[in-house]
Amino acid sequence: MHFALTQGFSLPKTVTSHGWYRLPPFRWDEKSETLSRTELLGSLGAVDLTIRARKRLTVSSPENIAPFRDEIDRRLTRMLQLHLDLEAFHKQCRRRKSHREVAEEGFGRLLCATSLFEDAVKIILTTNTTWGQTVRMAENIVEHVGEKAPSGNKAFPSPAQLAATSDGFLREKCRLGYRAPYVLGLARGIIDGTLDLGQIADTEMDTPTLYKSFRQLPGIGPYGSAHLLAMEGRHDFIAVDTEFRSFVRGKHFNGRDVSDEQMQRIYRGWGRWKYLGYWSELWMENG
DNA sequence: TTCCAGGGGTAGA
DNA sequence: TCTACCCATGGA
Repeated sequence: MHFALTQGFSLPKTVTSHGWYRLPPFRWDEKSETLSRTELLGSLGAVDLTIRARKRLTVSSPENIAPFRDEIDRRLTRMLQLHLDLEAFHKQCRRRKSHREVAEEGFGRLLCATSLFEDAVKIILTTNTTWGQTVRMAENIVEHVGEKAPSGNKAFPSPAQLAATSDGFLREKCRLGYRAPYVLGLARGIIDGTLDLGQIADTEMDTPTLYKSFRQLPGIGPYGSAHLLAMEGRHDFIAVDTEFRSFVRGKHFNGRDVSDEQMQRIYRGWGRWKYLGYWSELWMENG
Protein backbone atom coordinates (compact mmCIF):
# COMPACT_ATOMS: atom_id res chain seq x y z
CA MET A 1 0.00 0.00 0.00
CA HIS A 2 1.46 3.34 -1.05
CA PHE A 3 0.81 6.96 -0.12
CA ALA A 4 2.17 10.17 -1.59
CA LEU A 5 4.64 12.19 0.48
CA THR A 6 5.19 15.92 0.73
CA GLN A 7 8.57 17.16 -0.43
CA GLY A 8 11.31 17.21 2.18
CA PHE A 9 9.64 14.62 4.42
CA SER A 10 12.11 12.51 6.37
CA LEU A 11 10.91 9.39 8.21
CA PRO A 12 13.96 9.04 10.50
CA LYS A 13 13.89 12.72 11.47
CA THR A 14 10.17 12.59 12.19
CA VAL A 15 10.41 9.32 14.12
CA THR A 16 13.33 10.43 16.30
CA SER A 17 12.00 13.99 16.78
CA HIS A 18 11.32 13.08 20.43
CA GLY A 19 11.09 10.05 22.69
CA TRP A 20 7.73 8.68 21.49
CA TYR A 21 9.30 6.06 19.21
CA ARG A 22 10.74 4.35 22.29
CA LEU A 23 7.24 3.73 23.65
CA PRO A 24 5.40 0.59 22.54
CA PRO A 25 3.65 -0.31 20.33
CA PHE A 26 6.21 1.66 18.25
CA ARG A 27 9.23 -0.28 17.07
CA TRP A 28 11.95 1.56 15.19
CA ASP A 29 14.79 -0.09 13.28
CA GLU A 30 17.38 2.59 12.71
CA LYS A 31 19.47 0.56 10.24
CA SER A 32 16.68 -0.16 7.78
CA GLU A 33 14.78 3.04 8.68
CA THR A 34 11.67 1.00 9.28
CA LEU A 35 8.91 1.92 11.70
CA SER A 36 6.59 -0.82 12.89
CA ARG A 37 3.44 -0.67 14.95
CA THR A 38 0.69 -3.02 15.92
CA GLU A 39 -2.73 -1.45 15.32
CA LEU A 40 -6.31 -2.37 16.12
CA LEU A 41 -7.90 -2.35 12.70
CA GLY A 42 -11.66 -2.97 12.61
CA SER A 43 -12.65 -6.58 11.99
CA LEU A 44 -8.99 -7.62 11.65
CA GLY A 45 -8.25 -6.93 15.30
CA ALA A 46 -4.57 -6.39 16.11
CA VAL A 47 -2.35 -6.32 13.01
CA ASP A 48 1.30 -5.51 12.44
CA LEU A 49 2.06 -2.58 10.14
CA THR A 50 5.49 -1.86 8.70
CA ILE A 51 6.18 1.62 7.39
CA ARG A 52 8.99 2.73 5.12
CA ALA A 53 9.51 5.98 3.24
CA ARG A 54 11.47 6.51 0.06
CA LYS A 55 9.87 8.62 -2.63
CA ARG A 56 6.53 7.60 -1.20
CA LEU A 57 5.24 6.04 1.97
CA THR A 58 4.91 2.26 1.87
CA VAL A 59 2.84 0.34 4.40
CA SER A 60 2.96 -3.43 4.49
CA SER A 61 1.33 -6.06 6.70
CA PRO A 62 0.99 -9.85 6.90
CA GLU A 63 -2.81 -9.31 6.81
CA ASN A 64 -4.98 -8.04 3.98
CA ILE A 65 -5.23 -4.38 4.96
CA ALA A 66 -6.44 -3.16 1.55
CA PRO A 67 -10.06 -2.62 2.72
CA PHE A 68 -8.77 -0.26 5.43
CA ARG A 69 -6.81 2.04 3.15
CA ASP A 70 -8.70 5.25 4.09
CA GLU A 71 -8.50 4.51 7.80
CA ILE A 72 -4.77 3.76 7.56
CA ASP A 73 -4.28 6.97 5.60
CA ARG A 74 -6.00 8.97 8.37
CA ARG A 75 -3.96 7.32 11.11
CA LEU A 76 -0.60 7.74 9.34
CA THR A 77 -1.39 11.37 8.58
CA ARG A 78 -1.82 12.03 12.29
CA MET A 79 1.10 9.83 13.30
CA LEU A 80 3.62 11.51 10.99
CA GLN A 81 1.92 14.93 10.85
CA LEU A 82 1.82 14.65 7.06
CA HIS A 83 -0.82 17.41 6.87
CA LEU A 84 1.46 19.95 8.57
CA ASP A 85 2.66 22.81 6.37
CA LEU A 86 6.03 23.87 7.82
CA GLU A 87 6.96 26.46 5.18
CA ALA A 88 6.25 29.46 7.43
CA PHE A 89 8.30 27.92 10.26
CA HIS A 90 11.23 27.08 7.99
CA LYS A 91 11.12 30.58 6.55
CA GLN A 92 11.66 31.91 10.09
CA CYS A 93 14.50 29.42 10.57
CA ARG A 94 16.24 30.56 7.39
CA ARG A 95 16.21 34.14 8.69
CA ARG A 96 18.17 33.09 11.79
CA LYS A 97 21.76 31.98 11.45
CA SER A 98 21.30 29.74 14.49
CA HIS A 99 18.39 27.82 12.93
CA ARG A 100 19.33 27.48 9.25
CA GLU A 101 20.13 23.82 9.77
CA VAL A 102 16.55 23.26 10.98
CA ALA A 103 15.14 24.41 7.64
CA GLU A 104 17.76 22.57 5.62
CA GLU A 105 17.07 19.32 7.46
CA GLY A 106 13.31 19.78 7.28
CA PHE A 107 12.84 19.35 11.04
CA GLY A 108 9.43 20.12 12.52
CA ARG A 109 7.22 17.04 12.34
CA LEU A 110 6.75 15.19 15.62
CA LEU A 111 5.96 11.53 15.89
CA CYS A 112 2.47 11.07 17.34
CA ALA A 113 0.33 8.08 18.17
CA THR A 114 -2.39 7.15 15.71
CA SER A 115 -5.02 8.49 18.11
CA LEU A 116 -5.44 11.40 20.51
CA PHE A 117 -6.42 8.90 23.21
CA GLU A 118 -3.08 7.08 23.07
CA ASP A 119 -1.13 10.35 23.09
CA ALA A 120 -3.12 11.67 26.07
CA VAL A 121 -2.50 8.45 28.04
CA LYS A 122 1.21 8.53 27.25
CA ILE A 123 1.49 12.18 28.23
CA ILE A 124 -0.06 11.32 31.61
CA LEU A 125 2.64 8.63 31.90
CA THR A 126 5.40 11.22 31.44
CA THR A 127 4.30 13.45 34.32
CA ASN A 128 6.41 13.72 37.46
CA THR A 129 8.49 10.64 36.74
CA THR A 130 11.65 9.60 34.96
CA TRP A 131 11.68 8.67 31.29
CA GLY A 132 12.69 5.10 32.20
CA GLN A 133 9.58 4.68 34.31
CA THR A 134 7.41 6.18 31.56
CA VAL A 135 8.73 3.55 29.15
CA ARG A 136 8.05 0.81 31.68
CA MET A 137 4.49 1.99 32.34
CA ALA A 138 3.75 2.08 28.59
CA GLU A 139 5.28 -1.39 28.18
CA ASN A 140 3.15 -2.71 31.04
CA ILE A 141 -0.07 -1.26 29.61
CA VAL A 142 0.57 -2.73 26.15
CA GLU A 143 1.71 -6.07 27.59
CA HIS A 144 -1.12 -6.53 30.10
CA VAL A 145 -4.04 -4.84 28.33
CA GLY A 146 -3.14 -4.73 24.62
CA GLU A 147 -4.59 -7.15 22.08
CA LYS A 148 -2.18 -9.65 20.54
CA ALA A 149 -1.53 -9.84 16.79
CA PRO A 150 -0.79 -13.26 15.19
CA SER A 151 2.91 -12.31 15.40
CA GLY A 152 2.69 -11.98 19.16
CA ASN A 153 3.16 -8.21 19.08
CA LYS A 154 0.52 -6.24 20.93
CA ALA A 155 -1.44 -3.09 20.11
CA PHE A 156 -2.10 -0.12 22.35
CA PRO A 157 -5.40 -0.78 24.13
CA SER A 158 -8.58 0.96 23.02
CA PRO A 159 -10.52 3.17 25.46
CA ALA A 160 -12.92 0.27 26.02
CA GLN A 161 -10.11 -2.15 26.81
CA LEU A 162 -8.53 0.25 29.30
CA ALA A 163 -11.92 1.20 30.77
CA ALA A 164 -12.49 -2.47 31.54
CA THR A 165 -9.44 -2.63 33.83
CA SER A 166 -9.42 -1.34 37.41
CA ASP A 167 -7.58 1.20 39.50
CA GLY A 168 -5.86 -1.58 41.47
CA PHE A 169 -4.81 -3.38 38.28
CA LEU A 170 -3.26 -0.26 36.75
CA ARG A 171 -1.42 0.49 39.99
CA GLU A 172 -0.22 -3.01 40.79
CA LYS A 173 0.32 -4.60 37.37
CA CYS A 174 1.17 -1.52 35.30
CA ARG A 175 2.91 0.44 38.08
CA LEU A 176 1.05 3.67 37.23
CA GLY A 177 0.85 4.86 40.83
CA TYR A 178 -1.40 7.90 41.28
CA ARG A 179 -1.71 8.22 37.49
CA ALA A 180 -4.07 5.22 37.44
CA PRO A 181 -7.28 7.16 38.17
CA TYR A 182 -6.40 9.73 35.46
CA VAL A 183 -5.91 7.07 32.78
CA LEU A 184 -8.99 5.20 33.95
CA GLY A 185 -11.01 8.43 34.10
CA LEU A 186 -10.00 9.26 30.54
CA ALA A 187 -10.88 5.80 29.19
CA ARG A 188 -14.15 5.51 31.10
CA GLY A 189 -15.16 9.07 30.24
CA ILE A 190 -14.85 8.24 26.56
CA ILE A 191 -16.86 5.04 26.96
CA ASP A 192 -19.67 6.54 29.03
CA GLY A 193 -19.86 9.59 26.77
CA THR A 194 -18.90 12.26 29.33
CA LEU A 195 -15.68 12.90 27.36
CA ASP A 196 -16.05 13.36 23.61
CA LEU A 197 -12.55 13.52 22.16
CA GLY A 198 -13.95 14.55 18.77
CA GLN A 199 -15.56 17.57 20.40
CA ILE A 200 -12.64 18.29 22.75
CA ALA A 201 -10.16 18.29 19.83
CA ASP A 202 -12.45 20.20 17.45
CA THR A 203 -10.05 21.35 14.73
CA GLU A 204 -12.21 24.42 14.08
CA MET A 205 -11.31 25.88 17.49
CA ASP A 206 -8.71 28.62 17.77
CA THR A 207 -5.59 27.53 19.61
CA PRO A 208 -6.22 29.14 23.06
CA THR A 209 -9.70 27.56 23.11
CA LEU A 210 -8.27 24.19 22.14
CA TYR A 211 -5.65 24.58 24.88
CA LYS A 212 -8.41 25.09 27.47
CA SER A 213 -10.34 22.22 25.98
CA PHE A 214 -7.46 19.77 26.39
CA ARG A 215 -7.04 20.88 29.98
CA GLN A 216 -10.48 19.44 30.77
CA LEU A 217 -9.03 15.97 30.30
CA PRO A 218 -8.12 14.18 33.54
CA GLY A 219 -4.39 14.37 34.30
CA ILE A 220 -3.76 16.92 31.54
CA GLY A 221 -2.50 20.28 32.85
CA PRO A 222 -0.55 23.12 31.19
CA TYR A 223 2.34 20.87 30.15
CA GLY A 224 0.15 18.09 28.81
CA SER A 225 -2.16 20.46 26.99
CA ALA A 226 0.70 22.24 25.22
CA HIS A 227 2.13 18.85 24.27
CA LEU A 228 -1.22 17.71 22.83
CA LEU A 229 -1.49 21.00 20.91
CA ALA A 230 1.91 20.34 19.31
CA MET A 231 0.61 16.95 18.27
CA GLU A 232 -2.28 18.71 16.57
CA GLY A 233 0.32 20.78 14.74
CA ARG A 234 -0.15 23.91 16.85
CA HIS A 235 2.94 25.35 18.47
CA ASP A 236 1.77 28.57 20.14
CA PHE A 237 2.21 27.14 23.65
CA ILE A 238 5.41 25.65 25.04
CA ALA A 239 5.15 22.56 27.22
CA VAL A 240 7.15 23.73 30.22
CA ASP A 241 8.73 20.78 31.98
CA THR A 242 11.96 20.11 33.84
CA GLU A 243 13.71 19.41 30.52
CA PHE A 244 12.64 22.78 29.07
CA ARG A 245 13.75 24.59 32.22
CA SER A 246 17.14 22.94 32.39
CA PHE A 247 17.80 23.39 28.65
CA VAL A 248 16.75 27.04 28.41
CA ARG A 249 18.47 27.96 31.67
CA GLY A 250 21.71 26.48 30.33
CA LYS A 251 21.50 27.82 26.79
CA HIS A 252 20.08 31.30 27.30
CA PHE A 253 20.68 32.26 30.94
CA ASN A 254 24.14 30.93 31.83
CA GLY A 255 22.57 28.49 34.25
CA ARG A 256 20.89 31.27 36.26
CA ASP A 257 17.65 30.50 38.05
CA VAL A 258 14.92 32.45 36.22
CA SER A 259 11.14 32.28 36.11
CA ASP A 260 9.18 30.20 33.60
CA GLU A 261 7.84 33.44 32.11
CA GLN A 262 11.36 34.75 31.45
CA MET A 263 12.31 31.49 29.81
CA GLN A 264 9.24 31.46 27.59
CA ARG A 265 9.90 35.06 26.57
CA ILE A 266 13.01 33.88 24.68
CA TYR A 267 10.70 32.31 22.11
CA ARG A 268 8.17 35.14 21.81
CA GLY A 269 9.60 36.17 18.45
CA TRP A 270 8.60 32.84 16.95
CA GLY A 271 4.90 33.79 16.95
CA ARG A 272 2.83 30.70 16.35
CA TRP A 273 5.97 28.54 16.14
CA LYS A 274 7.25 29.04 19.71
CA TYR A 275 7.31 25.38 20.67
CA LEU A 276 9.13 24.34 17.49
CA GLY A 277 11.55 27.23 18.00
CA TYR A 278 12.54 25.69 21.32
CA TRP A 279 12.19 22.08 20.23
CA SER A 280 14.45 22.57 17.22
CA GLU A 281 17.18 24.00 19.50
CA LEU A 282 16.92 20.92 21.67
CA TRP A 283 17.03 18.74 18.55
CA MET A 284 20.17 20.50 17.22
CA GLU A 285 21.91 20.16 20.57
CA ASN A 286 21.19 16.43 20.74
CA GLY A 287 22.50 15.90 17.24
C1' DT B 1 17.62 8.26 54.21
C1' DT B 2 16.42 11.87 51.18
C1' DC B 3 15.61 13.79 46.84
C1' DC B 4 13.25 14.23 42.62
C1' DA B 5 12.01 13.01 37.69
C1' DG B 6 9.69 15.40 30.39
C1' DG B 7 3.26 17.65 36.50
C1' DG B 8 -1.54 17.84 38.02
C1' DG B 9 -5.38 18.44 41.36
C1' DT B 10 -7.05 20.78 45.19
C1' DA B 11 -7.80 23.85 49.11
C1' DG B 12 -7.21 28.19 50.83
C1' DA B 13 -5.94 32.91 50.29
C1' DT C 1 -5.39 34.03 39.80
C1' DC C 2 -1.63 32.38 42.77
C1' DT C 3 0.62 29.31 46.19
C1' DA C 4 1.51 25.29 49.15
C1' DC C 5 0.90 20.79 49.60
C1' DC C 6 0.06 16.12 48.37
C1' DC C 7 0.27 12.48 45.16
C1' DA C 8 3.00 6.60 43.79
C1' DT C 9 7.05 4.94 41.93
C1' DG C 10 11.86 3.76 41.77
C1' DG C 11 16.66 5.19 40.67
C1' DA C 12 20.52 8.05 42.32
